[in-house]
Amino acid sequence: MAETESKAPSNFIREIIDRDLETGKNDGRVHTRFPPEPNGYLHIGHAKSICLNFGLARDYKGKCNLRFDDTNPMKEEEEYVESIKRDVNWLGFDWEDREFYASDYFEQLYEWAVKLIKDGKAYVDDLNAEEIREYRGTLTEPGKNSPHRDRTIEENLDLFERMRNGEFPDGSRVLRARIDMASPNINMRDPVMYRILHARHNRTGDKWCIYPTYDWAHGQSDSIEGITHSVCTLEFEDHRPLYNWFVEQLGVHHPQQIEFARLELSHTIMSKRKLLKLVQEGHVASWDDPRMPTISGLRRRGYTPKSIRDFAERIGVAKRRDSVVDIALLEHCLREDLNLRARRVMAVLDPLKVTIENYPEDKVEEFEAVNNPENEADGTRMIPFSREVYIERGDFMEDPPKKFFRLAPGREVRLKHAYFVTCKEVIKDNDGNIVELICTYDPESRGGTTPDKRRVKGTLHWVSVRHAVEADVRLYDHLFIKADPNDAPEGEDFTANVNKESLTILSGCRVEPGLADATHDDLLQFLRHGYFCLDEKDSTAERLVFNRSVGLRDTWGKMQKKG
RNA sequence: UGGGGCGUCGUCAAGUGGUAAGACACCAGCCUUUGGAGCUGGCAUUCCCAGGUUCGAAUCCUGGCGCCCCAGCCA
Repeated sequence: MAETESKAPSNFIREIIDRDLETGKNDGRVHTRFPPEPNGYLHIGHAKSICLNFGLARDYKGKCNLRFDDTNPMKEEEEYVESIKRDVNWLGFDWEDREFYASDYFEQLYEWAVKLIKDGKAYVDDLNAEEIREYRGTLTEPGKNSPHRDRTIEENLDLFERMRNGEFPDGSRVLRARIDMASPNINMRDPVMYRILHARHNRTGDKWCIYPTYDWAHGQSDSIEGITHSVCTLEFEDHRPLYNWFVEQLGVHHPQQIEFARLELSHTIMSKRKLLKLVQEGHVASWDDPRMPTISGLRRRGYTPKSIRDFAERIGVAKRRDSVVDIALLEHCLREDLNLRARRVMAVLDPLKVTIENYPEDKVEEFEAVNNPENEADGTRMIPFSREVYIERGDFMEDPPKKFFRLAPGREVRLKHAYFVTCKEVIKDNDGNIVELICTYDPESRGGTTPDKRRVKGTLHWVSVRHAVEADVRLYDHLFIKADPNDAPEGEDFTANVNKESLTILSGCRVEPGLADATHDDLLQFLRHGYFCLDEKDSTAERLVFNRSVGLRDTWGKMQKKG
């Protein structure tokens, strides 16, 4: 059973499926679906659902459909279906030929609605939205029957057909299921099945002016597609009795709805409405801003599909509602993947010139550098060295504290892959700013080791002044300053917690020459800094732009913070 | 106050009556031509609380407490 090569951990949904398989339910089939509404971009929370549904299908040798829940023409756009397809694909999942739309089933849904009317289980109501709300009752009081609840079947049939034919204005009538206005479950108090909406649908055009609601469309779409396990989020738990009621009244295939807790991540938000607000108010540049938790934002940031799938697996699936996953786990998954695969390169983000006074003026040497110590197969490359190099400004201190292992006056360090150098002199401008360091090198240390085996505490990355390529680098940090962005001061909302320093733009950075022809697909580690990728939108041949996907673990930085 | 859920380490999360997995985070040490990676060790005598059943309970029973969701012609 289920050779789960991914070794996905057990969870309550898998237990349900295991049990169903044992009892022979659904003829041993497992068929799931990912049902996004094409009204926005996908985010990491959707990724959890995608990995869950497609992962279940994969592990149980079943199938997973991609179905667009396009029942509300007022909100949905073609642009979103394209981005959703791209994102699901990018994450590594394939729905093969099973790309479906709830709108494909509008005719069938209509016929089924007619059947319910004929069975006395649905009726046309003339109450308006406000009246329906009043009649619905409250959480503690039962509702009242609509005065139109007991119309004859003939009248209902006639009215419903005329609704379809466009004889009535928007909002004037609805078709409702005839269940129980006194039900303690509000969803069962004669829920609306169809509303009149004279709106053009991006797939059915003007064919329809009545559109099914979620409750009426979703379960039946599942049924039509032969879905066995309809996995959705917790807020639909209360809808399950209704989901079941419809398929039972119709006597059609009955998928099982199972609810799990949606993903919440610390230091960010998942609500489409709030993400939209971030874009509209300019807190971020766009939906695919690398700080956004959208799939497109993560992609642009440099996240790999593999790291996201790994993350989705590690967080598990459960019903605890208020669970918030620490964003550090997502970052860990990325580092773990990139550590194994990223090419190591040298990039100096804040350059400080170093002149090696005893190195010949015009000499240029090339050193062989390992591309990835984690994977020998990635080979080596040659990097040029000369008398003038840039090092990181932060790698030098005139008056270093105790545990500072880097360069300081009189101190010797190693330039990675090259030579040991010793700081001889500090040159400052009139304002006292350090503008250059004069060092000497030890010719014996070529390659980074000396015959006398002497050791140095620090190893610095560097780049040859005359060979370096200039670049812009964007450093990203958490979008919100607080783990819970909604924890805002009185009278303010989550935008008050936006991290003003979530983006730092560095220009005049210097990177090794080989990076001139990097592409967005290159997985890079800037030595001692972190993992970076070329920005797919803004980088050009004239001006390279790199995004920091995630920093390296920084124990030195941590020590400094602690003082 | 109606209905539906959930409460196990700082954070996710296994556990399904036999004596608290794992991961992230954190701490300590080793190692290191990335203060990266890797390695080693530490990290819930206790599972929301209180009773009860049992030789034995996070798991069963009873009663509390806390948190979340539902009153769209959104999904």
